[in-house]
Amino acid sequence: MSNRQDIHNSDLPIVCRSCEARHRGICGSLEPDQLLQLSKHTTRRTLEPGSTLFSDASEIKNFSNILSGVVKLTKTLSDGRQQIVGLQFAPDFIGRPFKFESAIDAEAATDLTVCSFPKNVLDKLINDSPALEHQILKQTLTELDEARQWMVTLGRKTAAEKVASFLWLIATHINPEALDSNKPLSFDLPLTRANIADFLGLTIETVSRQMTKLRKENVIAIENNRHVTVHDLNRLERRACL
Amino acid sequence: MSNRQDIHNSDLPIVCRSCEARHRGICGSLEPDQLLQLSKHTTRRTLEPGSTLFSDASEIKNFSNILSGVVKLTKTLSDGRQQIVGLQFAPDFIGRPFKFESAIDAEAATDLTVCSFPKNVLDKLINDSPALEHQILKQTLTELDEARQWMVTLGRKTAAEKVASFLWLIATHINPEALDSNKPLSFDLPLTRANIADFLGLTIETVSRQMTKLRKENVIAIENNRHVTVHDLNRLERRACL
DNA sequence: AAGGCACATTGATTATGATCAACGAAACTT
DNA sequence: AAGTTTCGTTGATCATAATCAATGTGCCTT
Repeated sequence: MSNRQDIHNSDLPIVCRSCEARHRGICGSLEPDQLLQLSKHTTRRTLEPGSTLFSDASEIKNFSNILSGVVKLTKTLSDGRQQIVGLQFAPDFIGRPFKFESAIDAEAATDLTVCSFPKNVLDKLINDSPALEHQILKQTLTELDEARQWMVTLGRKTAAEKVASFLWLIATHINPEALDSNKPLSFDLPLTRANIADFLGLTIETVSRQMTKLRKENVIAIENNRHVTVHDLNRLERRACL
Repeated sequence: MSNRQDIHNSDLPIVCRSCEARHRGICGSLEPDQLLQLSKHTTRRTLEPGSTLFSDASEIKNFSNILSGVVKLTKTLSDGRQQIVGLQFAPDFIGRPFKFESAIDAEAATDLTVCSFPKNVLDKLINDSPALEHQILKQTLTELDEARQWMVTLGRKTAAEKVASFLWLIATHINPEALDSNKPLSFDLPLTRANIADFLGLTIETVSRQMTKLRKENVIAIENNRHVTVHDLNRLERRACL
């Protein structure tokens, strides 16, 4: 991975100049000319919560980088039971290289800004650029680590621990730069109670009861259902049994 | 991915000539001279059930290819609760590139044969060989797909569906070439009841009861606790709610 | 052959979280 | 302002799987 600090902004496509994905996302592995080539096919889009990026059992036409907001990846059984199998945050790459069809649904969980490009353009770029493929492999390995961590939560934790684990995950991912301090941490939940239930393998009612319990025990405060303040992240972490 | 059918066996290191990993595993992406270089550092080992390949929170010194047998990947909470987060079969690659420490335990579930090599040798080879990195990316993406599929099982399926899902997974993975026909399928379970419970997020007792139920309903037969015959794979698949 | 151990099964009871149901609050529509 | 819809909370009851306990089976060791 070479250092790109020295590349002057004027060498870069305008849309890329201040883009997060170029700093921490996959575009950071591209040379200016490759970035230019890709940028010719990109579209910056904003999506409403609930909008679909791609669906289970259908062709993936576009890949995307998340610029802001949260994407949920879900799987649905034939009888309607749902499980959220991943949450992705900026500047994550969204897509499934080397497969024609998706096996999951990818949907905006919040207001979302993405930079999208046709699958075939990226596929070609991957062939030309080992650095890009390296970057995608790194993200994929991280996602695999996270998926396995979540399997422990799903298989072996109690409802109380699951809800604490979820809040801890959001607290540490939604606004990473606000972290590190010992100050109280405040954020909006990117998911409805129904979504949280689908992420944790619980029902809405159980999620609600456990949130109430954490609130009454003063681990968190909740305003307007969505806005959460974590008074002590370490205390929450202990509840999550990480 | 180039075709290697035309490479004469005599060009290959002796240990690699009849190796599964060279056909379907990551070694298939290596040129003969790279294979030779790697083979100088490889050791073929056989391991007993329970032997450790690498452990959580410790340095990974060796990567391996599975030649025969099953490896289980587990995570353990501080209070001892365990979750199996993956099963790997021949000719899978076992390791975690680009990270110094492991976040999981990798352990032989059955008698195991592996081809092991030092991490740094492979790390170097990855740098020189985009084809190798491509192959590893492909396996990693497949593992991620499988992990997400299993998250649905852990989060949303009943105990009966979980046990059926497990049996279906083993039936279709342990001996892939025996598949495709409509004939009854027979195999030895690679896991004890305790392991199966840790894979499914259940207790030993619940696993046992559900196995008994499947046996009494004639979906499977069980001999000596470990040997299972699946009379009708489609019927099992329906029970698994895939 | 007797004893010990690991692994699995089966039964009785309990607890956790699901289900069913009612209600509350906020944001729409009209 | 009244009605509707969506989202969340709370309570009562039920069901599934966990826990506790006893027993069975095969395989060691001695």
